[in-house]
Amino acid sequence: MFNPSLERKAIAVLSGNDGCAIARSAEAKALGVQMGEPAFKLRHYVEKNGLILMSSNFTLYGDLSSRVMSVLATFSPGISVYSIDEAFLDLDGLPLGDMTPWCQEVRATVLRWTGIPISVGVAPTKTLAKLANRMAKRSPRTGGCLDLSGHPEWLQRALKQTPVGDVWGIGRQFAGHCGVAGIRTAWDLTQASDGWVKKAMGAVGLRTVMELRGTAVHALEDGPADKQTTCVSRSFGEAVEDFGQVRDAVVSFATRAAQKIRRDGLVAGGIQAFAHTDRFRQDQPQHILSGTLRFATPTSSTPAIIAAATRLLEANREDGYGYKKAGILLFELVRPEDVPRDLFSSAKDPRPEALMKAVDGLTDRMGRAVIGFGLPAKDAPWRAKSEHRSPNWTTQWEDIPVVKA
DNA sequence: TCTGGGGTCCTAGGACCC
DNA sequence: TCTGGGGTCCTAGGACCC
Repeated sequence: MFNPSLERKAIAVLSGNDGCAIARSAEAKALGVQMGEPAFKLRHYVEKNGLILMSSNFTLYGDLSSRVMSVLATFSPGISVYSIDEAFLDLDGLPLGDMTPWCQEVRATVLRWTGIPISVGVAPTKTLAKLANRMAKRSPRTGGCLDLSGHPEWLQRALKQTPVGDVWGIGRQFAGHCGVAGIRTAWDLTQASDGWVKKAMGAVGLRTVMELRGTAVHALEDGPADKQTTCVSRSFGEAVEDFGQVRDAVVSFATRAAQKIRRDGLVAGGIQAFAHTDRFRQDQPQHILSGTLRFATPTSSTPAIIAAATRLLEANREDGYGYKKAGILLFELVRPEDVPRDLFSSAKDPRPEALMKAVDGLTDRMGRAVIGFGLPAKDAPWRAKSEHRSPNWTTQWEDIPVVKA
C-alpha cells in the first residue's frame, strides 16, 4: 500500500530475528519459496530471481488490521475478530438470497477506505465460510467473493475440490490419519463415520466434520475472551554467553509482558522464565533453563514481575552456554476484581498501581523508550535482527508519508 | 554463519475424595 | 475363590490455529 513498486513482485515477509519466511506473495510462492523456509536458504532466490525480503513489522500490520476491522464492523453488528487478518461476520437477519452483491460491496469498501484487498466467503458454518473464502481468494473468476449458502450443488463441488489438509482444524497429523484411511478431500471427510472420526481425531475432529456437514458448532462470540496466558519471547541476534545479558533481555521481556496484561486489564497469578541454547547447533552443548513461581498476590506491576523473572533466572542459572532465546510466560491471568481477598494482609498498598498508571501514561504519550525499569542498551547483542524493516507508516510521526504538492 | 512468536483446547493418567 | 462405584482436580503432552 505504501510502496506500490512492490506490487506484483516476488516478496516474502520474515519472522522475528529475520529467521524464516512467514508470508509470501503469489509470485514468491510461484518461485517455490516455502512457508517457514529459513532466510539463509532464500538467498539464491534473492540473487537469481529478485526475491524481495522484508522484516516483519507487527506494529504496522496491527494498525492496518484494526482499520480493516472497523470498516467490516460497519457491515454487521455481529463481528468476531479471529486473527490479525480474519474476521467472522454474523449475517443472521440480513436479506437472504444471493449474497454476492453484498459481499462485493464489503470488499470494494474495505479496499477503497483502507487500501487492503480482502476476500469474502459466505456459508452456514465458520468452517465452511473459511472454505468458501479460500476458494474466493484462489479463483479469479469469483472476483474475491463466494457465497456457498443456498447453493447445495456449489457447496458439494467446493468440498470435493478442497484437499482435506486445507480444511480449518485439519493439521498435519489429522491429514495423515485421513490419508491412511483414503480420505483425500473435504467431501470424503463429510462421508466418514462419526466413530472413525472420534477415534482418529477426537472430539475436536468431530466438531470440524459436523461443521463441514453444515451444522454450526462454533458459535460467533460477542467479544474476545480474556487471555489465559501471555508470553513474550525472542530469539537473540547472536548467541549470548554473558549471563548478565540474558538477564537484561529477560528484564525487557518482563517489562513488555507486564504492559500487555495491564493493557488487557488483567493480573497474573504466576510467572515462568526460561532461556535456552541454539537447538539447531547440535554440535554445541545444549541447555534449557526454566523456573516457575506463583505470586503471593496476583499482580501486573512491572517491578514485581521483573523481580520475579530475575529471581527465577538466577535461581536456575547455568553459565558456560551460548543462549539463543529467552522469554517469560505470565499465567493464571484474571481480572483484579476476581482475585480472592487475602485473609492475612490488611489494606492493599495503593502505590504500585499508581506508579504503573503514571508510567503507562507517559509511555502512551511519549513512546516506550521514554521511561522504564533498567532500559537496556539499544545495541545490546541479544537484540533481534530486523534488517529489512518497513517504516511505521501509520504509527510514528517521523514515518508518516508526506504528500508532495 | 543463518531456522519465529503467540495463543487455545483436549486427553490420558495419576492422585485424591466419599 | 472373592476385592465397588462415582466423582474432581491437576499436569504434561499433543493436537490445532494465526
